[in-house]
Amino acid sequence: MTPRQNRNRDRAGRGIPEATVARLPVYLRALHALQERGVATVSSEELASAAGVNSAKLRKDLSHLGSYGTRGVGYEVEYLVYQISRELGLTQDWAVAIIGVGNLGRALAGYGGFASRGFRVAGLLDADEALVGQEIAGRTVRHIDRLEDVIASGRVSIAVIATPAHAAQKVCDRVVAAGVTSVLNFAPVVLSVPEGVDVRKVDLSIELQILAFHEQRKAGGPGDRRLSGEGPPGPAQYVETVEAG
Amino acid sequence: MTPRQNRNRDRAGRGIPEATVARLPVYLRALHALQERGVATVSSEELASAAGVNSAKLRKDLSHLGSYGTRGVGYEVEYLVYQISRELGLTQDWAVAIIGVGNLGRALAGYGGFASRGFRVAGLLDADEALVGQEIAGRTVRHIDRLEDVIASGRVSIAVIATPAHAAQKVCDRVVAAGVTSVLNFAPVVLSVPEGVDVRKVDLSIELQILAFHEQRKAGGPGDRRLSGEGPPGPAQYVETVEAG
DNA sequence: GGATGTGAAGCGGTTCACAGCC
DNA sequence: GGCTGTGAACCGCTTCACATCC
Repeated sequence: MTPRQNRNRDRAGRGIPEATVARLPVYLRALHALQERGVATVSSEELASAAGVNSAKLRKDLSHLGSYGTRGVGYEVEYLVYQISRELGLTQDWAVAIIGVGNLGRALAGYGGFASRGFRVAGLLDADEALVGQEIAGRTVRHIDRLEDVIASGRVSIAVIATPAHAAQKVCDRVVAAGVTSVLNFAPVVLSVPEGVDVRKVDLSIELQILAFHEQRKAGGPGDRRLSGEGPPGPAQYVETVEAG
Repeated sequence: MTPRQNRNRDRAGRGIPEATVARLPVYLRALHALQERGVATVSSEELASAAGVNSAKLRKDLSHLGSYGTRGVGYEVEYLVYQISRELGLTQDWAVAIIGVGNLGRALAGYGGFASRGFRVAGLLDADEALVGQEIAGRTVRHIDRLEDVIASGRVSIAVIATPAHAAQKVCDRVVAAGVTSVLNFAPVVLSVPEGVDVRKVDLSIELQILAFHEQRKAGGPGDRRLSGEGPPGPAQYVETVEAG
């Protein structure tokens, strides 16, 4: 039975767990900081602490890339930087197009983290004629009509969507049709894309709502059990005992 | 032994899984869209599709809040909106302070998603004297010296850190000392906070790097196994079998 | 001795598949 | 008949604990 035997192929390539991939950039950043401080070697304990994870996780993560440490010693910072960079694909340049040059798009265009490590802003595009021609972070804003043109000539493979929500899906369809296979979406909508295209979402409002949930619990909201003894009025919560007692 | 018996208390309150909490805002947004279109009732299948998840997951998520659906029918949109809002703590107002009014802080201050649902910008702060006094998104920028003041008088419980990396930890320490227990961090650093304070991180550069990793695999990078036998050029996508087929 | 690398156990989350109810 | 709600199986990630190697 088990009709999804072939599911394993989903974790493609070398099979680095997605959770590990998501942490590699954090390790890389910590390593760069160590490098700047002139540190040549680092233990899993130290690096883990700098990255905000525990050392077992760090070691397991790194073990997926290969055996780049030395037992009894630690990891050579420079070597590890190179290996992680290579694994993440940062040893080559990636051309990025930013679509939507409102406040957010502008912030992105000026963000140092883009230019610094392997990412090149190959185009800023907007539908607003008033913005077209303006120079932002050293690049001239072009009209959205030229989207396909910019993607093709700039060999753009990553599109950053920073448009209003209502425009995002249309823009997404266009960049995908033009050959882009990775999208970073800042618009508060669920984008639908064909198989093979990766979308990552950054959503400020969602993050805030998650924080609000936890904050509410701390403060005695509907999910909070701390007050279950007494009987304040309001949205009469349905009580469920939790072992926390 | 097992010295982490009390770890269970970490998943506090009613015990809604963290993964579920992270999806509730997405459902909420989809429900609002349905509401605007005048839809009164929705099935798990429809709502799931609008939210970009599968229906089993959606049903299990909602079941953690209670039995708010009707078998054979679906969920009443308005009722579900209320229940999720209440669970997330959006039926009350949350005061937010934004620290750092560069491009990003400005984008955040002007972001509609803040004001719209339960979040009120109670303060914009910056260390740059040139910015202090300026009006942004209808609010006057105040000097960072007044941070504690603003937090106390505005009853701020959520701080958004949009400062340069080097300033973030110091700002974080100050907002925590002033009583803030939820932090949304946009600065590319790992913040350390005392027990009981929640930090969520939004990191553009990390998202891009994750995309680059996958992009590289598609294109035949070091993690790519597809070409190990032969060598066709081009972005010959790595095929992923999906049971739907 | 000391730190890495890794089987094995543990845990949370996802998916299946169907019982339960309208 | 149709759709929700949910136990059970499954899966991947985390953590432990220690064998392994410098």
